Order: sequence, then structure tokens, then C-alpha cells
Amino acid sequence: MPELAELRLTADYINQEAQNRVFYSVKKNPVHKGKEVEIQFRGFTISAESRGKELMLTLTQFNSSHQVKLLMTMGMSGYFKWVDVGVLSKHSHLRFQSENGSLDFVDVRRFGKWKLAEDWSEDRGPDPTQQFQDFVRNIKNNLHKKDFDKPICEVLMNQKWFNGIGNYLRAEILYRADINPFMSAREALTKHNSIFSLCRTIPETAYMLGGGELKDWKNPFQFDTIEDVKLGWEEFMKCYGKPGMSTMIDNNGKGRRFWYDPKWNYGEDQDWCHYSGMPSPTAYLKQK
DNA sequence: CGTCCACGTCTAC
DNA sequence: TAGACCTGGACGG
Repeated sequence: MPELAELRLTADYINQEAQNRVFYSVKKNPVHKGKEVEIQFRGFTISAESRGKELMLTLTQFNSSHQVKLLMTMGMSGYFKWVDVGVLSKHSHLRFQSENGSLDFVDVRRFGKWKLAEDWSEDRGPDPTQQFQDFVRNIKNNLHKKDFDKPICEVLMNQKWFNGIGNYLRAEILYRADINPFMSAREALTKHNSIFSLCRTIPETAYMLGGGELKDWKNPFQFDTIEDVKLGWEEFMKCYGKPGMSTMIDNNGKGRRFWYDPKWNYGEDQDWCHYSGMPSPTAYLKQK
């Protein structure tokens, strides 16, 4: 899915399109198993904010302070798109209707979710770009926990500590950090402060470049995307999906393909990466 | 035609 | 820690 950068761009896009518009209803596509969004008022404005891989929509009754908050995730393929009256896109699953058109949540694979919620999910950490100090504190105060026994390549996808980091961002962060990605997260985060700053700067860069030119995600500002930006993205992606890089299936959930610098395959039967038990790709795979 | 793969969680054994 | 949840594009026979 969209990762941190794409979620921030989605929030920006919603704020831009919803500005100076009044909406009157929310319609759910019947094919989607999610809950209906019942709004007890007609005539509302929409604003959006992202935090890691979550998106908070605030629907405010027009000329009132009455609000409803909708907490969303985008799954693997979710994005927002403004569509003119009468246009119905196949994979639109939530439609925020106004007189002149609608703001649609489009999600081919339907992994995206929504629910009414007053606040961000408790089991997800602060945003590494927008709440950097909190993000660092949250990890440093908890480094003693068992989660951090695991290799840094795996822990970087744990949304409790690295909210917003997904499969391409972890690859790009660890590639730049230039550390053995199979060492324990505790050791990596203790010895290599650069990981913290990379967790801010890499997603920030991806955000400034307009997000991933990846299969399922549409850049909301696609009409502003110029050739320079595409070239910029090509320069930015140094590891994920690149020829010559190594991959392995990790231990996250169903198993995700981890992209890393092949230099870390060297000497994998030795103990030089200092992580007891999981010093190398081979040892890591044996652990499974 | 079929199998594999994709920017992510969830939950059931 | 496997599946489950989904669609569709790429590629093989």
C-alpha cells in the first residue's frame, strides 16, 4: 500500500479538493463489507490528517461545531480521487457527495478500512516525519522490550514503533543506513543513530517526490507530476525492486519480500554482525 | 488457461 | 504462524 509518504499526500489531496466545498452524504458501495457511515447531519466540510499509515477525516457540520471523525487505513491499493457528477469508477467504495461531484475512496483490493474513532489507534506509534521527537522517545523508552530482540529489518515494519514504514521505505532506509539488516533492532538502534533520522528523511523525500510510482497507487497530484519528479523518484529508489539487490521472505505476517544490499550475504556463516542467533540471511531463515 | 506477485493488516487454530 | 481478505497485471504453457 501506500506508506507514510502516500498517506500524507492523500491527506493533502483531500484538503485541497474539499476546500470550499460542502458535502451532503456518505455512500458506501454495497459490494464492500465495511460499515455504513451514518452521518446525522447534511451539509458538512471535510478535512484530513495523516499519521504514519493512518488517515483521519474530520467531517464538520456546516456553520456548526458538530463533528464526526472517520479513521481510515488504505490497505494495499487505496487512494482518494475527486470525480465529477455522474462518473462512477468501478472500485470506488466510499463516496463523499457534494453538489458538484464527489470525493471517492478508491480501493481495488478492498484491504482499506474505516471506522468512527475519536483518536489514532493506540497500537500504532507516532509519525516519524510529523512527530519526530515523540517517535524517537517512543522507541528509546521501550528498547528493553522483547520486540527489539528481532532483526532490525523485521522490526522496522512493526507499526507500534515505526508507524508508516512499509516494505519499500524499510528497504530504502536500511540501504542508506548501511548496516547489517539482520542484527537485532536493539543493537542497531543503540549503535546507529542514523536509523532514527533516516526514518524521518527517507519518507520526507518520498513525500516531496510525490509518492511511489508503484503499481496500485495513483499519485493524487498526477496532473502536477512532471518528468523531473519521475526522474527524482528513479534516483530515490536505490534498493526496493532494483536489479542486483538481494531479497528474502521475512517473518512479518504472511511474509514480506525484504530487499537488501547483497553485501550482507558475505560471510554469513560468521559472527561478525554481532546478532546472536540471527547473524545472516541464512541464519535468519533457519530461525523460521 | 494457470500460477505468482503486489506499497497491509487481521484473526483463528 | 499459517491462512484470510481481494483484484488484476505479468508471464508461462
